[in-house]
Amino acid sequence: MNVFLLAEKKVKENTLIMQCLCPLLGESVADTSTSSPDLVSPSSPKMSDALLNPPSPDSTPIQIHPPEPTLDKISSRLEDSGVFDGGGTASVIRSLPTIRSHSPPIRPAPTFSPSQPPRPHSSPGRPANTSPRASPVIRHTPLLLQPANSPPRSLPPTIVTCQEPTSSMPSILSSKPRGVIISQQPTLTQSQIWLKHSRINGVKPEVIGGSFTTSSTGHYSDIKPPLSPMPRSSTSMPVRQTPTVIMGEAGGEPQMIHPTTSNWPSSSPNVSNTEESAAQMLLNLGQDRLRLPVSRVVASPQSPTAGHFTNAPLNMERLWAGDLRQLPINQQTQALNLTSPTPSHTNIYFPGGEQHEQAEEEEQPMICMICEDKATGLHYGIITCEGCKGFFKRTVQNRRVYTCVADGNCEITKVQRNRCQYCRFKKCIEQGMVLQAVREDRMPGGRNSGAVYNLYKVKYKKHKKPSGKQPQKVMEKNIMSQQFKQEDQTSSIPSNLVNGTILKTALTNPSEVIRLRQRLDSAVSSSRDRNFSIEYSLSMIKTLIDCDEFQDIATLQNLDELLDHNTDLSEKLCNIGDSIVYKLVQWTKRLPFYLELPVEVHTRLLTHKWHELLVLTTSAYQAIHKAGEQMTTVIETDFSQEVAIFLFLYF
DNA sequence: TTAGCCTTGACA
DNA sequence: TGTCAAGGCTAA
Repeated sequence: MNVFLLAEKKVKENTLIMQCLCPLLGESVADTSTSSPDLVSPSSPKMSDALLNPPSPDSTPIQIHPPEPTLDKISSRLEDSGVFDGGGTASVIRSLPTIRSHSPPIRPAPTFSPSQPPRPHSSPGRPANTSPRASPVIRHTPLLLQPANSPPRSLPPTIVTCQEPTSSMPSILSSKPRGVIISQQPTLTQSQIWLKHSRINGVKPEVIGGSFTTSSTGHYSDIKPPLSPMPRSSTSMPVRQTPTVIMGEAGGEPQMIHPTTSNWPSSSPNVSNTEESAAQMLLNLGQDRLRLPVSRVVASPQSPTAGHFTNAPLNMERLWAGDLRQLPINQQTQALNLTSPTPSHTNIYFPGGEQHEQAEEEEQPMICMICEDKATGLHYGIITCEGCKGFFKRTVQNRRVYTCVADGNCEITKVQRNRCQYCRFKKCIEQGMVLQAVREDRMPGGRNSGAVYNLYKVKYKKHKKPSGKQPQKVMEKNIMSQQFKQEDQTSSIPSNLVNGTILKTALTNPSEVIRLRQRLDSAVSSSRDRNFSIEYSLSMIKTLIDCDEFQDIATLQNLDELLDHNTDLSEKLCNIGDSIVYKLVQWTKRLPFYLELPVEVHTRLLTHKWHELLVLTTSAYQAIHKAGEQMTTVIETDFSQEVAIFLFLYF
């Protein structure tokens, strides 16, 4: 049998399936066939749209109109049905006679080097409702400034748990000797009990993607290891140059946040809120580790009296480990040196909640955006008082970890700002204070340069006017605050352009790839991104191959049962569609850099690229398995040829 | 630990 | 040289 004949047969079968699925998923076969294989095509159909808004019956050759398979419905089916158990032996391409067994999806478990054991949880190991009058706990460590020649992440954070917001907290804290580990690492049994009540910085761990799983040693395997080493300063650095900053040039992988509010602008305007929410729901299906909640409520500077500014938790341990996803989007893209929407939350405000437009006519003292105390200027990106400035600096420099025993929404005012360090720092972050502005080398004086304030200075010059009156100066600061985070696109390659950045950019902002490449080429050749060893590269390739689990996507369990069952055809197709959706979700979660991928990438993979993923995976699967043993006995073609054949036939 | 004041140093 | 925003110092 000629391979082409066999392939054609498979394609016909697959096409039939696709024809059945496309109406369900809102796309015609013709659309799929004409779709470019370009994986970064922004114009691809959206699966979530298809799921939420099934096309009219006239839109496809096969007029099947399923009864609006909403996500809720899908979710419930996913949970209720036994279809999604990791794949089975029945194939979507039903002619496949044999299917090789596969190992379970491989996802590298977080590992910790001996020199960096997993840090204990920031919670002191008690239920959240423990007596609030218990003494605060200081765990860990010498608050040593990170040595210039050591990765900042190796510095263990200081974990400070505020048992109860109380004005006497500072004195209590000062009474505790530093470096004394008070709480004990729970045993496995204890931890199981403890985990039930545990909180990360005052919130349930599962809320922030931290479902705690314990290893046999009782260590928490959910703590994300450092993503990449931070650049190191020279040990013999008497020559002071441009100040290095903490978390900025070095600060780990640039990550995106879940942008849902105007104050946390989205970097992916092509993805609608509906799509995002739909994709987020898909990502959460059957998921045991949820990510940050989508919703955020950020205080508006226009409402300075609003003490409750957000409900989003902040995991400081992860933050110091380089997880910048918790930061406002502008800070993350800043680290990536990419453009970002103009932040809207850094407006300077004045007493009474007026913004600069209204304040021009009045000379009023600047008000701290954190506590509303009298501000002394622009500190770390926003207008703050000396107290909040110092507090932010100390927190970042010492990588302190706070915990709120309340709901993480403590009111931060001049009077109450010392009652909850966690909420104070959280507000600092949310109001736009820039971690990167805290200098790693502690060099005094001057002004920050580099990625943190490049554009800042540009905008400063651009908007500065001869008048030196206070309102005008304040307005200039406002302009700077609003716009300094837009990166100077002519700046040098970001030092944290580490492995995966280009891929992420390709998936999130394809137009940036060319520029990134140009900048990469023009960057200093010592870039560590190009110095991977062969062993490391092979290991990464193997990891990627292992996670692909073609069978998991290309096959469906109980397909025969689904099709033969005496149910409505649309229901059968819904079930098939559910299976595909679920398996694609599982695939994205198997990616070794899944946790590093911004949610936008997840969204795009599922909403824009689902059909390409499906077709490519199915093609590769058939090629690998040679469409059954019949093919293997007929003709010997190599893997690439067969993939090409199937791709050619599909596209 | 906080926060007010001081010193420092890049930049306009 | 003045401004500004860093870090440092230190009393509370």
